[in-house]
Amino acid sequence: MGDTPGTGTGAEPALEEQIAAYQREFQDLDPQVEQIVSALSRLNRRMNVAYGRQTAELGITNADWEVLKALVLSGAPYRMGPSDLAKRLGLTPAAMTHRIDRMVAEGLVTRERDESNRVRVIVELTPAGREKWLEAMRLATVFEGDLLQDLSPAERTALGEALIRLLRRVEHAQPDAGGRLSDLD
Amino acid sequence: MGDTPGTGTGAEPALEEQIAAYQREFQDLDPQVEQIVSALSRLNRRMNVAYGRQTAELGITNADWEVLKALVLSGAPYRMGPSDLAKRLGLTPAAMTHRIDRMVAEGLVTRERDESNRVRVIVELTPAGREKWLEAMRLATVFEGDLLQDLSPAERTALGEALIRLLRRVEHAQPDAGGRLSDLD
DNA sequence: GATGTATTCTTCAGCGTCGAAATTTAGCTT
DNA sequence: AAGCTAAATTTCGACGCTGAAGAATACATC
Repeated sequence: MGDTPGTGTGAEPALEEQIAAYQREFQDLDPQVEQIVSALSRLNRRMNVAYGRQTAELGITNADWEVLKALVLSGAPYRMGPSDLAKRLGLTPAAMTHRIDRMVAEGLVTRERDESNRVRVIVELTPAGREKWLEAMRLATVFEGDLLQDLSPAERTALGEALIRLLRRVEHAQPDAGGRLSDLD
Repeated sequence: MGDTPGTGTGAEPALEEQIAAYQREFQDLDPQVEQIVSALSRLNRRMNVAYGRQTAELGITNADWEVLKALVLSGAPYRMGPSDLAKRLGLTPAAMTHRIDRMVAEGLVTRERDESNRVRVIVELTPAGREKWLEAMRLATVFEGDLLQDLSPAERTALGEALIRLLRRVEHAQPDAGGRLSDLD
């Protein structure tokens, strides 16, 4: 009945067990590196689950939330073309068409042709869409504050610093290459 | 023609710009918290792109790689049932059926019925599958070492420590609740 | 001003995933 | 041993995304 944590084939092993397994199966492994990488991945995953729950509470999907974010962060008057949105979110214009369809139906955005250039379409945030984003941000900031609660100001600074250094390194090493990037921050 | 980084609606703004946009649109925001969270998300995304390129080089998909990882980390004799694999990878048994179909066709795993309990199916890593995993690990560890290259041993320790602390916090706050977890480390 | 090319968006077919129903086998009860 | 319940896997229908083809508009060149 009880979970046998040591040998259980079920859900997720503790991080330490997993690293031990890596070392067992792959000799030239720096456990410290693996610890950092695995923790990063796992942490991100858990955070996405948490965000997903929060957006669900608000009656929207994570996909909706991403579009709202992109529009809000673009600044007033909160307008973008579908293909700009697609680039920003890391998906194809085809997918954006459908997302926008749905979000128009939900009243989060409007879609209209650009009269000055009728090939273009303008997606604009509605007040209701903006309000949804604000609600989501309120939930998210509470969660994020809670997440970092155990870290002192000095530790937060050090963590932010270290992450930015890693980010620079990976961005330097990857000259974009047109790869799809999925999610946004 | 040139990217106008300040106002460009294109791909991704620099992290600092994005945080400035957040502060502009949402007053009660701790920029330090947002920096950490955004850097985490962005870093993870870039890393996944990098892993995707590496697996593509080896002629497999990231989905294949995840299954190989789960099997290898389960330890010799590298066998698991489809539903255990599904739990471990955070997807439904239905999806596992199709993944296994593909991977059997690629020669990475075998599928056979368990003779002692004929409801069960046993998915077993082939030597070729194990070799693929090793190749992927070799590429991954090079990349990961490179990623952390700028951090001193003390900084690495501090980073790992901090990440684990965050992880504990988020795991404590989320009593699982059956949420699908997608990717693994 | 007509034609050709580029740009933007939408439509279409294919694939992977999910949720639920169906199928097969095991174990228990009477 | 016949039937009931539970467990593991596969099948089926729906949805979102991708890549490629199609449609509509703008811009340049002749």
